[in-house]
This record gives sequence, structure tokens and C-alpha cells, in this order.
Amino acid sequence: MRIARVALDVPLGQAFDFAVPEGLEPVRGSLVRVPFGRTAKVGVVLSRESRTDIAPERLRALEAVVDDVAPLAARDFALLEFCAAYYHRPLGEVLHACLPPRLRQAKRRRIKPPAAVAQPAGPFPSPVTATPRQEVAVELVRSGFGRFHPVLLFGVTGSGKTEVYLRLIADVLAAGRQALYLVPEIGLTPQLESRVRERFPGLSIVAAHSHLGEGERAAAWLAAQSGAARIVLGTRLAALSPMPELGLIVVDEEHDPSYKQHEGLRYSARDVAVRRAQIAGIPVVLGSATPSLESWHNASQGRYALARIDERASAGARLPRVRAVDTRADIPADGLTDGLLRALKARLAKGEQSLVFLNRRGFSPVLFCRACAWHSACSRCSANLVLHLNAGELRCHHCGHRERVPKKCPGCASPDLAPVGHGTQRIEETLQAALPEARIARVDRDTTARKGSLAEVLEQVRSGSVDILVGTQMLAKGHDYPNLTLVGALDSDCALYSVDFRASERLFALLTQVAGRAGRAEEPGEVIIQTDFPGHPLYAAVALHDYPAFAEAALAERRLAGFPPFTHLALLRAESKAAGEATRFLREAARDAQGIGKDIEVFDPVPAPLERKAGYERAQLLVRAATRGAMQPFLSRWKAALDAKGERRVRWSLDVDPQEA
DNA sequence: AGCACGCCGACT
DNA sequence: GTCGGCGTGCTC
Repeated sequence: MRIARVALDVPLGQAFDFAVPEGLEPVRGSLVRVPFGRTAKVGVVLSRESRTDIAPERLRALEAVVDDVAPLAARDFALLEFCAAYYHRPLGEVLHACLPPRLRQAKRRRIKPPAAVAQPAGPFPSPVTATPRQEVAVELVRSGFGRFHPVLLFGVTGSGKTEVYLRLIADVLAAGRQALYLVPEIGLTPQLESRVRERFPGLSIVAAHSHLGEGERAAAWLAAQSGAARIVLGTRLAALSPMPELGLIVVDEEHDPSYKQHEGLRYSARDVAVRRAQIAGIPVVLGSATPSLESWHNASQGRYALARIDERASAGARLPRVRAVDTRADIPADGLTDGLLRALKARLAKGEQSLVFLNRRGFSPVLFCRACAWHSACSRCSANLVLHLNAGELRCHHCGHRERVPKKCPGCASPDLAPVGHGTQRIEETLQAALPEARIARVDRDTTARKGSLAEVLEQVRSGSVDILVGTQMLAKGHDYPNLTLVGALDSDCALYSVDFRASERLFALLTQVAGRAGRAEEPGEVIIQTDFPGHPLYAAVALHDYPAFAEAALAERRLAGFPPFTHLALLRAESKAAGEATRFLREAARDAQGIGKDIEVFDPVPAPLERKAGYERAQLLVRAATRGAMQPFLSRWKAALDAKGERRVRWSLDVDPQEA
């Protein structure tokens, strides 16, 4: 019998057997079109078999082998199998996550093969001289070419990590290999793509990210797979792009939470990249000014090599002076302290630019009735509706619900409705009132919804037609503003109250990053943090630019508390429209786990951080193990037991190495 | 997940 | 009398 075992994009953890008609010779990795139920699907061949347990009358035949896409190579396949096993998802679904949507369609137009173009072979000399520190970092990675060699590149903001990456990429290109360059969010760094293209003129470089059109994405994927593209520059989804001649992986801003996917296949692109480098036997560079504690720990244990760049690259550029403004003494008026306002005025007078950072968009986070204490709550989520005054709407930032701003209180009909708290819109307004002559631009998801609008604002900043930038963490990432000398951080204290054990790590990274925007050229920068706790150790560490000290203290806490990287976590998430069902399911799951796991600690089910979202009640159950070796077999057996329950009322999923717990 | 079949409410 | 609501069952 000629049988092909096929993985399909269905949430069933099994493969499906099909008869292989005469004339078709699919191999492992081939894309095939198969009849499935009442439709046709594209699947990937796992193996050829000579027999099947499927009854002959149920066995159906392959319709076709997709011949305009080459079969997946063994190494790419191995990576996808690792992902399926590690994150406990069906292989078919992982394949689906790797393939661009266009190539998964059963009915589509043929793809015409791109014309081969001659490409420069290098060398690609750098237009700038490397600093000695950069040189050392490059050499350290170079020493590991041709083998698995993970390197943590710890470089302060402005230390020129990108130049290190580009030199290494030039090396592997000259050796005839491909390079994979991962960044957290490509839309936020529009200059990077052009910088890479300028550095390697004439070379085929593809960008791979979710903002591409379907056709572009398929073309990028195919170019990577065929080897036509020599550099793939992309976000987390690019971590799975097939690349036959891969010689180097770069993960920039490796600590960034957006490397972790938050639905479906909940993979960490950084961790997958390291695994991929191991499979391929190549170096992987993890770069950051504020490494994840996991990576820092790996480096201090000797599992990763460590390259440090402690100085800024451009001569004379020093790290900014950071100070806290005590908001208990200097009480903010409409969100802004007198201290910060004076500093802003001073920069304005000198013709220098400032940035005001606040991680909350909208006008105010809640609308409140002073007569009856009604407040704007979302009916479908356990969250408040955010006032968007410009749009005249109340919006839920979690489920997307919008409604008109009421003129009087829906509870008691009083007209005395007041916005409470501050978002970027309101801060922009306050600033404009306080500094009428300042040219202010706001950057957040609301102002940059239109494609290219972020690039426009950034261009205005560069050309000097903006004095003050107000915005969310969008502003924190990677942009270079030579004339920006002051950064103000508002409302960062809320992260100190968070129950999430990673909150302080994230706050440190975010503040260091925004601080890094100040004073990148000749002018010394200043950072002002408005806080109720000016003496808090976290702010002190930010002020000293002492990541290592922060990391050691944070790691000591993690060790005491038994949290990663000293233990391994998995989170079982559950949600249901029916009240109490999610928790009921998790209680049962916890009971099941007791019987399965030895050396596994099972916590009690708790409500999710956002207990209700879009009408679903959500809860979660944390499990902890001392080692991956204990966690992985437990998760396999636990998941099998949970699958076997045939639960219908509750949607659930396993999150391995959760970012939030 | 899709996509069907299958039995009960408000409309031409 | 139909259109359509989403419950549940299956897919080699």
C-alpha cells in the first residue's frame, strides 16, 4: 500500500493517512492537497507508510503534491517538531504557524518562480570604524562560527550593538551563508530596514512581519526557503522561516516581551532562535541593554558567552543623568510636576527636544460620576472604559468595545462626570496649555494607526519641527533622536504594585530604554522620573545605569521565591462564558495533575489578571518544576489527560514558560 | 478549527 | 409556513 501520513492544521493531536495515487511521489516535508471532510486542505507529509489502520472505505487519496513550494528541509522540520513537542501543540498547527497564509490555501494561483539575480558576494566593508569594545564583541562571536555558540551581547543603549550585528552578518554573507536578524517590532524601527539595505547594496534582503500583505509574505518566505534571500529581517514569526544556508541568528532586544506569542502556539521566538542555532550548529547573538534575567543567568552560568559594551559608541556621548521627582512633595497638576515642567521649559528655550513617556493611551483611564460614584466599566470585561475625548468615545482596550461618551451619568443622570487619571491625550493637552509655543506631537497606537504615520512623526522629530514628543512605549524602542536631551517618565509607579513577578524586570528595561533616548549625540541627556518612591531601589539602579546590580538583586529574589530562571513554569489557562466553569475545570485539572506529577508543584486555580474579557470568565493554574526534564514529561501526560476529558464548555490552553504568571 | 446536520423562535 | 439561532459530532 502507498500511504502518506499527513499533518493538517486542525487542533487534533494526530496525523491523517491518505492513499498516494500512482504518479505522485510526496516525500517527508512535501506540501500536499488533501480532501478533508467536505473541504480540501493543505497538509505537510510526515512520512510515507506501507500500511494504515484506517479502514479502506474511509481512506481517501491525496489530490496533489504542491509543486510550486519545495518540501520543508530536514532541519526546518526538526525545528518545527521541537516547537510542537516543547509547547505541546499539534505538529500540524506548528506547521500552520510557519507557513504563510497564502501557501496554506488549498485553492490559489500558481506562484511563478522569481527570476534569479546575481548577488554581490562581499566583502561588505563597514562605513564606520568599530570601537575597541565593538571589535572585541565581534571577535567573540566570530570565534564560534561554524558551531553552536550562543552569545549574550550586553551593551548599554547607544553602544552600537547594531554595528556589531552588521559586521557579523557581513562575515557570514561573505562565507556564503544566510543571516536571520530578529527584532521585536519592525514597524517601530522603520530606519533599521533601510540601514541594512544600505549596508548591503544589491543584496536580496527580505522583511518578514505581520504587516506585510499576503503576497509579500509568501514571497519573502519562499525567497528565504530557496536561499535567494541572504538576509531575513523580521519579527518573531520570522524565527520559523526556512533558511537552508543559515549561518547566524541575531536576536536584538532579546528581553522584549513581544518575542513571546500570546495565543495559539505560545512560543518564545528568542528561545526558538537559540534552539534553532543549536540544531543548525551556528552562533546566535542575543543583544540587549537590559537582558532578560534568563539570559543573564545563562551567561553567568557559562552556558552563553558574554560580550559587554559599557560605553556609548559616539565619542562624548554619555549616559543620561537620571533623577526622581518626588510626587508627594511636588504634587502633579494635571499629571505634571513643577519640576518636570520647568525642565521642559528650559529645553524648549535652548531649542532642544524632549520626550514625555506615559504608558497609557487615551485621555483618562476612567470616567467617574461625582454624584453617585458610577464609573465607566466595560460590560464584557473586568476593566474600565477609557475616555477618548478626541473621538468622543469610551473604549475598552481589552475587547474593543466602544460607546459614545454619555452627557450625563447613566446611573443617576447627574451631569457631573469627571475624567480621572491621565493618558497621553490629556498630557498632550496639559503640556500644550502650559507651553503654548511648544510644537507637540503625540505617538501612541491611536495616532499611528495609519500605515507610515509613525515614520512621518519620527521624520518631523529628526527635522526639528517637533519640540516635545508625548507617547507610550512605542517611543522607547530603538529610535535615534540626536537633539533629544530630556525624557520625562510619568506614572511608572503602577508597575511597582503589580503582582506579576516580572513587572520590575520589565519596568527596569522600559525605563532604561526610554532613558537611552536622551543625549545620544553630543548633548548630555537628563531623565526625570515622577514617582511617589524616589528612594526605591529600582529607580536607584536605573539612575546608576547599573543593570548587573539590578539583575543580581532580582535573581537573588527569584532564587528565594523559586521563580525562573531557577525553576520552570507552565500555566494552564481556561475560559468559559458560563460562570464558575473555568475554575471548576482548573480544580479538576489540578486534581489530575496530583496523580501524574512527581516533583511537580501544582498551585491553586486563581482568576486571571483580567478576570473577565469579552464576556469570558478567565482563570489560570500555575505549575512549577525544578527542571525542564521534570516539567516536560509531566506536561505531556497532563495534557493527554486533559484532552481525554473531552471538555466542551471550557476553552483551555497550556502556556509553557509563560511571560505573565 | 471549520463545516455540517438538527431541532425551536420572529418574520415575508 | 420559512430563515436562522448555535448545540454536538466528525474529519484519514
